[in-house]
Amino acid sequence: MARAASTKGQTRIQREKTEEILEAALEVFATYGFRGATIDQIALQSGLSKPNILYYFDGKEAIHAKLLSRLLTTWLEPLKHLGDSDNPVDEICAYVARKLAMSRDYPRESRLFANEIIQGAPRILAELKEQLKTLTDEKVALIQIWCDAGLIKPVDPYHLIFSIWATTQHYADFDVQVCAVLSDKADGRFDQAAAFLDNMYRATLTP
Amino acid sequence: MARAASTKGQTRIQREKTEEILEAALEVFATYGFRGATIDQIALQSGLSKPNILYYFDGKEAIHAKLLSRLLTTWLEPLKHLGDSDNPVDEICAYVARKLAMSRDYPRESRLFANEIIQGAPRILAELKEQLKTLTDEKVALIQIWCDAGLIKPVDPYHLIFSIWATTQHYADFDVQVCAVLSDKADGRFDQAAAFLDNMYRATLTP
DNA sequence: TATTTTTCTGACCATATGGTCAAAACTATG
DNA sequence: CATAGTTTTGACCATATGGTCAGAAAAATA
Repeated sequence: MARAASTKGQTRIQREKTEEILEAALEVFATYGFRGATIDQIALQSGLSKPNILYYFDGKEAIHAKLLSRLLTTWLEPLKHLGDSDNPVDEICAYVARKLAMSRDYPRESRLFANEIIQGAPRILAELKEQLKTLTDEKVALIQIWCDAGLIKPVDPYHLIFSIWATTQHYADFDVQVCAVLSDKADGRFDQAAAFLDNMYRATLTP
Repeated sequence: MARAASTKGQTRIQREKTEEILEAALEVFATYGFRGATIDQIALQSGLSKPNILYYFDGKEAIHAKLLSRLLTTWLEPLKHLGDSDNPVDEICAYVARKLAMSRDYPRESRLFANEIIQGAPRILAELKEQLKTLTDEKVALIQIWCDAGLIKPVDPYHLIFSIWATTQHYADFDVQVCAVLSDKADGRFDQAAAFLDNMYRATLTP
């Protein structure tokens, strides 16, 4: 265990430094992936020395694990808010908008997650199979009810959700590609995307 | 330059070993990303010794570069085939189907590409801005013509293409997540996805 | 078969990297 | 301000990794 953790109550300095390290680590892990990132880079990014970082965390793995476990909660938040509604189409489109806003506002978190998943989710698979699956199954059941009631057109709820994840996260994870293609037109990309996706999901779902 | 390259005409052994190395490297790079992959892993995977690999390639960077440059061509192929048609909706849906099939049949290539892009495309950005942008602009113009002619519903062609890339590649890049969520229902995921996407793009595009 | 050319390898090197530790510097508190 | 507790660091270690090289083994060629 990291030496700082031996202190019972977290001191002010512990809270602050821990945050600074995680902030720097997010930047580095999101950019280079787990194996590509080095503690030295995190040290440089945070302005702390390497031994000092290891005073607060047990190692590279521990920093990454902490980031991931925090992230999953944040990441599932938009989906949690998908609730019952008189107008399921609006409800789903609102979810799309929330998810796209997360790609815009938290691209590093999205890339951290994407790096992990693409490489086989070696450090988060168990949590995916529990938390993510449970929540998704729950929302799939809700969407199915909407389908059966004729409130939305019949669709496969799982693949509807996958497509929402894919299209929204694309704007964070593949941002360089989007910008390379749009070049000078890249400025309004998130607004354009919001309009396009809203349009697409309304067309797909409106009975 | 790798010593093997000093030979003018490629020998049979050079062709064979080069292929074996690239095949192994694809596996390793796709799984661990550029920095996460090691020459030792590629050596193990290919059954060749490390110095022997470096006899055929100038280094890790060179192997990766070779894979990427080959890949881009293959990757753009489905989009190249998007041509004029009496029925643009069918034409675009056929493109979606081709792209999804590539995710099914060449997941490693998709992940290699995804790893590169997510980490900022440091080794392929120039080519994206040329080849990918040029081809995309061309197809965007075509789609715009279809829009203007009223053959498909009005959509932003760029974001239509982005959404196709996102939704289809998702099934390669995020396969572990898809499987984690679908669990026992994961078997038919590509067929289900094909049906869902065909349905979604028809709804989005059919006037 | 003898010779040349190509292919392959063990041993090695330099650097990068994750991590440790004793002691110095700093902070809070009696 | 003296002391106890905490934070921080320079120096260091072990291992991993990209890469080299002289020469052995194998293949092609004369």
